[in-house]
Amino acid sequence: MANELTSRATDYAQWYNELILKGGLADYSAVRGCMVIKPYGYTLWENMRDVLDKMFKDTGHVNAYFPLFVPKSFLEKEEGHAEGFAKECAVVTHYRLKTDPNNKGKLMVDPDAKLEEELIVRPTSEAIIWNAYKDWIQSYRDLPLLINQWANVVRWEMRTRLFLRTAEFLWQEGHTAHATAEEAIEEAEKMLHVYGDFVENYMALPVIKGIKTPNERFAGALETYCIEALMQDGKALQAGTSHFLGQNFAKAFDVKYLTKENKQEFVWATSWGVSTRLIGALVMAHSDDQGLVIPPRIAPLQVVIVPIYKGPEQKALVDEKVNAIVAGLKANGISVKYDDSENTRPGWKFAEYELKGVPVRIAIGQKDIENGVVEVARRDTKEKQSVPAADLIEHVKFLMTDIQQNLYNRALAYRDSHITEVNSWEEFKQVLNEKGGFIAAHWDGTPETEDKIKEESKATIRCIPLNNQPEEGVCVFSGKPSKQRVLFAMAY
RNA sequence: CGGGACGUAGCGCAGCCCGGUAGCGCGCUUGCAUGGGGUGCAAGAGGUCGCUAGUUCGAAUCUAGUCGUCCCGACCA
Repeated sequence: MANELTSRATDYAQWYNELILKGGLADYSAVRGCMVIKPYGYTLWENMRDVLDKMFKDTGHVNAYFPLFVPKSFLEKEEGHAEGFAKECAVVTHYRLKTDPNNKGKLMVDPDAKLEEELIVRPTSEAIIWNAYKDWIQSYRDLPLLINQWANVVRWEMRTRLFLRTAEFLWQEGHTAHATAEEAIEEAEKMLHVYGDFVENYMALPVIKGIKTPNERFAGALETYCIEALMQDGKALQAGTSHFLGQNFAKAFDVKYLTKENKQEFVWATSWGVSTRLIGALVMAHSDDQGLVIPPRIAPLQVVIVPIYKGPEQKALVDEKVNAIVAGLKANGISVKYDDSENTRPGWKFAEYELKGVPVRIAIGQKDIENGVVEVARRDTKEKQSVPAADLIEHVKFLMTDIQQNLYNRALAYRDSHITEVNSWEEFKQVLNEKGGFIAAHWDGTPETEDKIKEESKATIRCIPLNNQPEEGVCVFSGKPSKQRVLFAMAY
């Protein structure tokens, strides 16, 4: 057993890391906190990106690209924004190296090449984008401006974790400008629903849509909407955010437009983003002790075929059958790999593709050909069954939707059984420590109480759900009156 | 930024206490057999022991320093 995995029960964090590394999604790099996304992981990201990109375009957005560097003075302009990101910025101070005269063969920063103004490697692009929008927006006719960017950003995190929090990560950031507050709010909510649809329908991961408390808001936002998902260890993970930025950035960058009535008004803004962190969510939500489990709709590889044979004659026979299957699956838009490599045997391949989370595995050998069947194994339940060769394509098509649905149902059942209503502080701490998951509890609405709860329990308010029902009650911590329950959890 | 580990072959590790020509497993190469759940046998290739300085006839091993990475916490997508 070359690839024995740590089980979830033994060490959840280590299990997660091993899955990423051994499953071939990513690797540590030579740069602290930065990872190499390997082809298998990058294909997964491409699949996710392609779906999202289409969803953005279907809702009227277009893509553009803005600079990697943000002049320091731009970042300063929106105060809350600057404060939020200042502590984790990579800063470019020089533009040239030279050979070190005192240390042969070594390079040094050329002190004569100091930049007049430091450039910040973007931690997010509001500043550089709003500086551009200033010139793009003159009239109400220029609005709304609906732009998305696919990019990398850098946040110099103190502690990093593969996919969940890396110093550099890939994401998309939408930045829109609107004539009215109502329209901007509508946009922020619309994109939250796009994210929710994507995560639920493609990643098979149920989410709770809600708004953040002021404490947890994005730096510079008036309202932050979020989707929250629950991982198998009972911790919550923020899977995406959408912000109503008010006129903060318009005022900071002096972006005004003329109304029909010929009056100058500041524009209203939103921004929204999801990142490669979603891959971390995917891994933690569905995978098991045998390896990754990837939903068919975004899987880098949907079907793998393993031949079983003795000698070249049988191989030729199997090849012939497999080639027809491969053509049939491809014709139906299903990605498939025929792994007839000689260097590993069938058993090894079975284990390997389970580790990589390929949704469906087909094995075909002499016995199957004689019986007119193929062996089909599904990754989610690990069930194996013999399927008549004639029905194979239809059966695989069925499995693609059935596995997708099963993964969603499984995650939903887990999530729903881990939302616990509590009515006292004792109960709160007990559920948090013994069961985990979301805790629905009354909160008095003050940041002070929120902070104290966090201090004492390490739980944070993940969100105030959008579909919340009003309910009279008293805060579990302070005993003060409350009008609704909010969701607490330990979070990534 | 606090705490804890670790840097020796592509990967995982032993050797270090007690200094004396660098080893094991996996992987890799070649061949033969094998092939329905991580294959067996045989022969090979592969390492400035993180870096620097010191002690010593001699350092992977002792001393000092330094760099880096990972894990756990606080902060964050």
